[in-house]
Amino acid sequence: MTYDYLGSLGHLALGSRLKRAGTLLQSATQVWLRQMGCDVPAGHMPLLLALESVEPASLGTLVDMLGIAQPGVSRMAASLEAAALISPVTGSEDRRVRTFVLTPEGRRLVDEAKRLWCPVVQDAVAELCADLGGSFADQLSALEEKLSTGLYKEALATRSTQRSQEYEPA
Amino acid sequence: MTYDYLGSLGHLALGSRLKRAGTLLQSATQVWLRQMGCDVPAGHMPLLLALESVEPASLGTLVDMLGIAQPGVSRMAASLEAAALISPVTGSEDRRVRTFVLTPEGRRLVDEAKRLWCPVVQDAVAELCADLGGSFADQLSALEEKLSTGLYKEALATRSTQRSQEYEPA
DNA sequence: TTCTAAAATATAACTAGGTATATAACAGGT
DNA sequence: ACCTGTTATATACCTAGTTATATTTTAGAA
Repeated sequence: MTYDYLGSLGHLALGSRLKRAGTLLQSATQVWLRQMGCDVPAGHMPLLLALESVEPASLGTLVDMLGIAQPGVSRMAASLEAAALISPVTGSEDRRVRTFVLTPEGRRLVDEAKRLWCPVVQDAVAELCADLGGSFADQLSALEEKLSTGLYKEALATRSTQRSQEYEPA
Repeated sequence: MTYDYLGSLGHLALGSRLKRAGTLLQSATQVWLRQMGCDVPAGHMPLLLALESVEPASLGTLVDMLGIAQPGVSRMAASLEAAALISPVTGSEDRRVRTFVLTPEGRRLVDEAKRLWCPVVQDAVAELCADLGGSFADQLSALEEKLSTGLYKEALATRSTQRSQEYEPA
């Protein structure tokens, strides 16, 4: 990137930039994790960590905790089940819900992650965000909160009605 | 999201959260744009805006300006060409490069975007980021810079060698 | 009791990006 | 004049998310 045109657009391309930054961060973490001998996708670790803290837990519970859309969590769970890191608990009273626990291997992996990998990633990302001025993670939280409450949609709508008086609408 | 577990992981899941926030922002913008009568994907607007500011421009130039990986730009260009918003210029001296200009419709769309849509999105996103404390966009720029220079990879590597002395490696 | 609405999950199809690789054209040395 | 390496673009396939919809099961009401 010789000249950051996307950056020069200011807030206009923020979505695209957030996404790109996120992807870069994830994939760098992924590469490193694999080097460390972990063949689980980095994006699946949060599910394992979440499950460990509340198991046994239904898929719906995990969806709530992770804030990822349900089909995404469904697929992640299927993939982790295929990898024998989590397993469904049978014999619940409501046969719609699928409840999971960690398998022994899953627990071993989580332990290893918590001991060896998480602290490293935590530190490295913290350093990455350190002198950005203010806590980037906090700002991101605030941003996510606003996005999830529909505040941005309102802002767009308000502005477009205002402007449609100045100019004719498309 | 009843309880933001992903957020509680701190910097650990930052990549995933950036991505999610970016996606939300983009899709909200997209929905609004369509309501305004624009059927071009929001993510393609930066290419059109970039092209307008430097046309005629090769695909490589656009790749540099947008900071998106070359195959992504290649696809975007193909799609915009199919929509007759940009068109390749023939008869260059180097037959490897594909040089594009805006078509009349493309120019009309860019004009409309600059007049009606960009200011609205700009304002709305700026408001969204307003009281996050410090300029979020600036912080994102700094983050992207660090990511692109491989600083994060180094940080991971450094920490993992340190820790492999404390614990045994995986 | 049976019909209907709601809930939990799964599946399909899409999106916007990515990496790895193939292809085509050029440039330089022998 | 021709290999050889390099550059510009295209293509194939992957990823992690999305929305929309289908399926199964439950719960409640007539």
